[in-house]
Order: sequence, then structure tokens, then C-alpha cells
Amino acid sequence: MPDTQVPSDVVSALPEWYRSTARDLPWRRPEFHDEFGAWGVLVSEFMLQQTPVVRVIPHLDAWLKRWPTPARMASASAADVVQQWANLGYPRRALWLHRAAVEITDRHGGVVPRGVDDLLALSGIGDYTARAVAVFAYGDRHPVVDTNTRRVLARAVEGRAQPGAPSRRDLDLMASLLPDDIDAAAMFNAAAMELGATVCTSRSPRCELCPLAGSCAWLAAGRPDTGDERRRQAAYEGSDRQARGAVLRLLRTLDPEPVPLAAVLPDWPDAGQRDRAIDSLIADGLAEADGSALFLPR
DNA sequence: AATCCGTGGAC
DNA sequence: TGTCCAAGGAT
Repeated sequence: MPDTQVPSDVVSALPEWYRSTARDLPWRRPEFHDEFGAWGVLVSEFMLQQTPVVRVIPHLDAWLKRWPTPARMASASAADVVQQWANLGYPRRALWLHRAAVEITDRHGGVVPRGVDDLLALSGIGDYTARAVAVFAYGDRHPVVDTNTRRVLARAVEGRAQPGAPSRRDLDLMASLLPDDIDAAAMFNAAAMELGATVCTSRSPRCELCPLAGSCAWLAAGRPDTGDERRRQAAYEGSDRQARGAVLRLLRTLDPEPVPLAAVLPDWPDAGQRDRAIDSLIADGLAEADGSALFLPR
């Protein structure tokens, strides 16, 4: 466990701030849990993996109304899932979510597992999502560390501008800060994420609104640029990802109609890149080909 | 451990 | 206008 001195108001001021200012998000409402249970939380967490909250919200309800249980989703085709995923981005997540639904149906009797290890064993679920489901769906006591929490800890406790690579130390530190009370611990996890999402933001932190301003190590040091910035995302324009996105958008638009291979982005600037995109989509299970045409996976 | 994987809003 | 970045995970 890190021996860093943790300011007391990280523990005391954060919950009060959360109670008074937290956003009213769908997955935080009691009705959401009544209607969709842990499956609803799991689906929301999949969608929230690298897709902003405001873009997830419009898709979540339709998804859960269509597939209200893991078993219902397990019986859908991959094509239906990719289609419903629409423009949420990183469509492999739709495939992983579908796979997880099958695994839950087969291995857990259709009930979203509660244990972190069982959750970690599901497709598309890593350290963050496993603990988020255990905590936010089942109310158990675990540290939940996403990119927001990691940034809050990096600044308030370590005095660095940006978090370094994710590590187990973040989980250990968060675990050391959690209140003993189970419900309070769950709220503390949510509060740290909320602070990072709305106040302690990556680009323009609003320190004047921060409940931790009185003890933040980074603010006290004058908000130094500590030089440990996040690695820059590769350019999207002209990238392989852009090509894959364009191909898959075409398949989605024409689905269920197969697209003759000759009609797949014939005017794409780089034909080799386009062909590699098609091959990689097939390799990922996001597309299928019958030799003359391309289509979403049946 | 570094890289790859979509999409779109904000600045 | 281009850059940054968003409730990550897999390889």
C-alpha cells in the first residue's frame, strides 16, 4: 500500500460534494436498477468504455428494451448486435458484449455474476468494468478506478498533472481511501469518477469548484505541467481505423443486403488500405464474405 | 508494455 | 482547422 499521506478532505469532502452536485444519469436511478438490474449496469458499462456519457444515453434504453436479459441477447445474431450498436464506436465492444451475454447464459444460468473474478473471466470485461459491475450493480465493496479516478488521485495525492500508466497501485490507493461502510464505499467510488468527469477534467480543470482544492497537491504546487502527459492518440484522418469505420458503416447501412466486393468503397484513396480493412474486419468477426460479397456476421 | 481499436463534440 | 480526448480492453 502506498505510504502517501492522504489529505483528510479527500475522504470527507468528496461524498458531500457528490450528494449535492452529481449528475442525474440513467444508470444511477433506482427505476433503472428495478427494471434492468445488473444486466442494465453491465450494458451501460460496456457502452461507456471510451464513449462519452452524452452519446451513450440515447442508445441505452432502446438496447435494454430490445434485449432485457443476457439470454435474450445471447439468442440474437452478431449482425443484429452490430447493427444496434450503431455509431457508438469501437464496434468490437458490441461483439464482446454479445459474447459475454452468451457466456453468462451458458456458465451462470443467465444471471450476471457478482464476483470480480467471475466478471473478469467474461469477454470484454477488464479491471474497471468488473469492479464497476460488482459495486454499482451489486453494491459490494471494491475499489473502482477508471481514467477519471486515476487522474483525480494523480493530482490530489501525487501532485502530477496527468496520470501515468494504469497500475495496481491505483487500486491499492483507492482501496485505502474507501469508507468502511459498504454503501458509503460505493458512493465514494462514484464520487471520485464524477469529480474527474466534471471538475478535475483532463484539459481545463475547474479547480475553483473543486471540493478538494484545499488539500490538492497539484493545485498547491501551482498546477505544474509535470511533463507526464498521456500518449497522443494516433491521427484518425487517413488511418486504418477510419477505413474500417467506413466499410462497417456501409455494411450497416445496407444490411441485410450483402455488398458486392467491387462495391465496397471503390473510390477509397488507398485501395490497399481498404482491402486490409476488409480483411481485418473479417478476422475480428465484424464482417463475413462469401467470395463475392461482404455482409455483417450472421 | 506499447499499440491498436470508432466516432463526434469542444476548443 | 486540427488537435485533444472520452466510465477500457485485448493482444
